[in-house]
Amino acid sequence: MQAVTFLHGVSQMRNHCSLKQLTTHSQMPVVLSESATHRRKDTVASIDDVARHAGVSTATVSRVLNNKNTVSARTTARVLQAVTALEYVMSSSASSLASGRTKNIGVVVPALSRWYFTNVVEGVESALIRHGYDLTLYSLNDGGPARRSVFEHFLLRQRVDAVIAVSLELTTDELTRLHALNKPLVGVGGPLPGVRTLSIDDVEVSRLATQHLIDLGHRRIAHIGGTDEFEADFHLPANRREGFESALTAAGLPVRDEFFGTADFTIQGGHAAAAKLFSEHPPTDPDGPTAVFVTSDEMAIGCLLAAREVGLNVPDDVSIVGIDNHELARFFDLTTVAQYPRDQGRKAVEMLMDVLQPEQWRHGELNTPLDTTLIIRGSTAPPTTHR
Amino acid sequence: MQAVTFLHGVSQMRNHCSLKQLTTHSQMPVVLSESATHRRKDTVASIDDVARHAGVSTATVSRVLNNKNTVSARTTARVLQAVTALEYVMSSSASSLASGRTKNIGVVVPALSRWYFTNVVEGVESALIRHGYDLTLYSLNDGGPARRSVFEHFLLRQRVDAVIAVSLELTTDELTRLHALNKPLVGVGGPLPGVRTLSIDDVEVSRLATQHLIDLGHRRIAHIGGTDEFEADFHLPANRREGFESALTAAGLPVRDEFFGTADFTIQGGHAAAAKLFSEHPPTDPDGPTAVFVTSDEMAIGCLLAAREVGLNVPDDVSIVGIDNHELARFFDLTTVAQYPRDQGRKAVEMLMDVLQPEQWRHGELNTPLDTTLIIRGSTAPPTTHR
DNA sequence: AGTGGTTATGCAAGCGGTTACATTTTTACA
DNA sequence: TGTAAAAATGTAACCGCTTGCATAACCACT
Repeated sequence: MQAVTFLHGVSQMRNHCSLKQLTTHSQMPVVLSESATHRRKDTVASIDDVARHAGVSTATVSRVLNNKNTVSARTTARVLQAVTALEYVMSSSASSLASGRTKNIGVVVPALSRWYFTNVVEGVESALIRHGYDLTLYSLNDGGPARRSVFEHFLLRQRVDAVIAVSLELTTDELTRLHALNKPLVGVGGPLPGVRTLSIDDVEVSRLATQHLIDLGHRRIAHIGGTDEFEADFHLPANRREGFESALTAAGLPVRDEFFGTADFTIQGGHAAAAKLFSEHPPTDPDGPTAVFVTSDEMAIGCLLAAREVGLNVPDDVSIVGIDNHELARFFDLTTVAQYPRDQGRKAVEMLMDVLQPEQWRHGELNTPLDTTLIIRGSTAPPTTHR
Repeated sequence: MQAVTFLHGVSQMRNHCSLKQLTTHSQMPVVLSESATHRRKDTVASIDDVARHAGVSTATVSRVLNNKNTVSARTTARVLQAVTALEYVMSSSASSLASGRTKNIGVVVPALSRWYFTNVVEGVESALIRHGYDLTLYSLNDGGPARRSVFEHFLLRQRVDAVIAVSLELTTDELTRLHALNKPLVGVGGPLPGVRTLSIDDVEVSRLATQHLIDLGHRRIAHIGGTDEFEADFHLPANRREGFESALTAAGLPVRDEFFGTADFTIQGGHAAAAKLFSEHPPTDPDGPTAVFVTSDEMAIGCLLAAREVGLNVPDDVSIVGIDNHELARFFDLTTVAQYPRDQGRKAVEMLMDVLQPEQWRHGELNTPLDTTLIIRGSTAPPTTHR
């Protein structure tokens, strides 16, 4: 009660509150949890309260709340009115315990701070909330102990109805456990053996990007690929390299190892790899690369900056193509093969919903390929002829 | 193929309908019903199984599992051994229902894709998992309907023990609800009236950055501030501007409105704002700005790129200072005031633990100021004297 | 009105833990 | 060795909801 009063009082000064003012109030005994112990009496309304208020049984209330359309319109209305009147909200733990459904999805990512992961998670989050599900996030930042503990402890606590694994190569053991617990699993970003997944065709994407350079007339093309910093992103770097090389080979071009570098998917990393490449094999050399296919936009941007630094003109001296269509790709006028991680997240959720809501069952492919689009911007052009 | 099997979410024996459903799908390539039926025999162990196996009561098992140190060493050992033997994992819903604690924290962010938020969440996540808590993520990407639904529906479903709000200005109503439900709340990134918060002192940080420029001898300093794209990031832009202006004023320098621009915290935004500034007031003009204080590193990088584009040399023609110490700041050799969002997330969790585990109660300040550090790199230097 | 088939609702047994309180076992000490 | 206090364990009443099954109400048609 007091606290509410206090909050009202504060709300008045909300607009001109400053640090100073707050510290003045720091003695105020406003501690939410303190009242926790006292407050046992006026707990939140339970389903019984609603039932009583509406003059029906709890079973009926439950049915209304779960949209079992087996309740008459009149009763439904009365129940809903009671719900509103009492500001009733269901206890999800009670509901989960009784029904075995948690309405909660576990999302496991190798890290949060990489563009791709962030965007997938955003897509997943918004789709889940639309479906009435919550998202419990597990970020395996270090790959080691955290990962173990996630799988050994958390996912198994019956906290989630299903799992979405982003760019993660699960071990057989981990798969087995999930399987044993009957948790559906959807993977995003790379096929996982025996698991429903959603992924772009990395080989094809690379081929596309490389082919674009070949089509422009490039004959000496370098590649900056990815490293697997998270021990998670399995075959991605390899697949992309494969696509690159197969495009070269198909065009009758040699694969030259000295034109290959790797980096960690960051701008800095791309910069370093490109700097090395350009210093060892300057594009201005008669035999130097006239184009670089970089396996992510961020690295491509680093590459672009490195090029600028050594006085290379993009695309005149060297063409650069990336993958992702990162927000910055447009800014840097970078040609790229777009993928749409937000959509991927969304689709993963739809896939899961198909599984979790059997009525709407739809037997899909094990692996669903995803859209990609070549977006041609100003960082690629035919090689200059005067060389 | 096995994978298909376990995609069928028949989590409980009683869920007959699902089973039936499954068998009707005869086109399914897998002998699903059999394996599923078999497996259902060994339904996950419950606390009773453990109790029986260990020859104790469920109460004792529960006590062991919850570290109530009231169980003898020998019994504890026996119980733990039974837990291992049966691969027992507690049902969190049952536990929550009975105890009223969910071991789950709700984290609300305006979006995931901005550096600051991402890092705070990472910090929170890793700290929570260390404390045995899960993190349920709510991303208010659009600020509108999603936000409403989060507060109206999800947070209230007794799904979380507490809430961490990142850079979010909650309404009085939202605060009241949380309070009514007795959910402790910690805010990160800006003081919130009447709420425990963790934030850097934006005014001071700005003053520091600006003062650095003044100390270097700059007299005409521009400022690129932030816009409040998420309708969430309350007073941050204003506070930073205030710090900027107060530093100027304290140094006896005029505040010039034409030297002020805003952007949306992105590189692109910073670039656009800087391009405009530099075209209207070229640093090479006798009366142009010799330095720019930019309110985030990403924007500062945009500013730096804009400067390069118009042929300005940084720092000779124009000094640039940012805030954050973003990973790229180092790469671009950007002077900045560092803040540590990962740590901020971690600290928010510690704060929450203090509240949630009363025995360790420690009555702290309402708002805890956070560390910042001026990191001087190559993007700032004394103004060139020849002007 | 009687009858069989729907449709709507209620009953009550769980779901799997937690914990106040009761009871038994140990420990400490005269 | 006896006994009170402390420590360890057991008993059982919840926690708040879901759902199979039973029952009641309704609805055409004979």
